[in-house]
Amino acid sequence: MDTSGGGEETAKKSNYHHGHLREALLDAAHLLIAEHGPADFTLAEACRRAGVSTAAPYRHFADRSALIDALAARGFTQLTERLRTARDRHEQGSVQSIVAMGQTYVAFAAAEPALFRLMFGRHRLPPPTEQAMAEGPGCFNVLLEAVVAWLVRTGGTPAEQLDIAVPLWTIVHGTSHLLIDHDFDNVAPGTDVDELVARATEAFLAGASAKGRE
Amino acid sequence: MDTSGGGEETAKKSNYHHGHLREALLDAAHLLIAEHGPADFTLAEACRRAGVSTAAPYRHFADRSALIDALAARGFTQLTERLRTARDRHEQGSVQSIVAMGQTYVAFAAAEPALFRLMFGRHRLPPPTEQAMAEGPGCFNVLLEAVVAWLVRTGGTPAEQLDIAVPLWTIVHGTSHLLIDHDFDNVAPGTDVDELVARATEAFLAGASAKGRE
DNA sequence: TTTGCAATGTTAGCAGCTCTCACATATGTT
DNA sequence: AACATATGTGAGAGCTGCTAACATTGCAAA
Repeated sequence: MDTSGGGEETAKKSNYHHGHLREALLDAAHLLIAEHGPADFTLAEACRRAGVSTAAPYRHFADRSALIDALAARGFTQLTERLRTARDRHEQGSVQSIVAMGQTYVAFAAAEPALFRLMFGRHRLPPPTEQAMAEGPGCFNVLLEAVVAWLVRTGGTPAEQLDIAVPLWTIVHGTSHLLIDHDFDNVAPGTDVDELVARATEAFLAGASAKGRE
Repeated sequence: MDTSGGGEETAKKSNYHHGHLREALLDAAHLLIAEHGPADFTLAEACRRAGVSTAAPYRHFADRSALIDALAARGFTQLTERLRTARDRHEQGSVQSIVAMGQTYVAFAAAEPALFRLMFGRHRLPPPTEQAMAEGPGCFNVLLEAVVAWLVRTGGTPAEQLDIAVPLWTIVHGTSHLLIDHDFDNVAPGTDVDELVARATEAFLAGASAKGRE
């Protein structure tokens, strides 16, 4: 145990510089927001958990909301990934693949309600969320591709993709919000959201393709 | 102009007691939330606008979030009212009356986005929002009645009311959130939400009644 | 290796917020 | 007229986000 033989040397050399503070802060913030909701999340508490002073975050983020934006961006890449794998588990262009995406969307919101609200609830016009702006559409494109595949399969034209995809999005997005805000509880307590998404999606697609053929 | 002849006596007698502070605070809070969003709404600023000290609100509300709850309750009674008149402008049980309710729902969210988020975004389990809990279902019941009327008209049974009403709710609720959070902007910029609601509602109802008859 | 710079952390402190407590003032009831 | 109650004020504790000046470390050129 001479000067070079400290046991825990590899992990922490000085303890003054954290090393992975940016990621550590994001992780701490993620936990805190999951626990207490995004509104009363506190930057100071995240600092405490990361073991640094309350001034440290400003070396990595412009301000509190910049950290939150970064968190939202992480969420979008995660959601996009899950949507893609859910879709690709079923036959291309099938109703099932579209239903699976919707159920995955809602499941993500249910698992990470605070993160979900963060991602879609930025509602700040001046800065259109920079990175989240780049990620958001990527998320929607996964749905668009599936809808186009369904259209060519059922005799529609790719030009209708938005007419189909947007309503589908409203269904799963609305379901997600109503679920995580516990708005079903007072009105339709035992709601099975997977079944809800499946029925609503199937009914809408059936009605939409019937109208196209009439 | 003796002791009893002060000109503005009727309006303000002493200026120490406000008189309508509770309502004045709610109005000020409503304005502030509409301007700055619900998250960074400040009780202190509302006090400044109402012309009272920052300790005054605590004579009328337990704390900051109690004031917000009261605001949400006001919103629910307002929304319920509008839904009812929208519905009753069309023939009972008609698809049009249901579409009109959906459009009114979205229009309310568009006109009062912050209030809308408040009403449905309380997501606080411990106190189920007391008064808002009593108002929320009232709001949904207006839709339920219209759905039952539509069901008996199209050969369905009232037992299916939730299977129809809940998906319809998700459509308009999702549309509202996506609209006020500007999530359409990156993906489907010029979206006409009235048309969106009409198409989605009609397609879903067509698909749902077709499935019932098959 | 040494020296110097850029990156990253700390302490101290300002301004603002929520909420409490003791005190002041108005209202209305007996 | 006098008291009880409702409603307002002022001062202050304890928190927060954020800034500024200073400290420490890692890296790269001399």
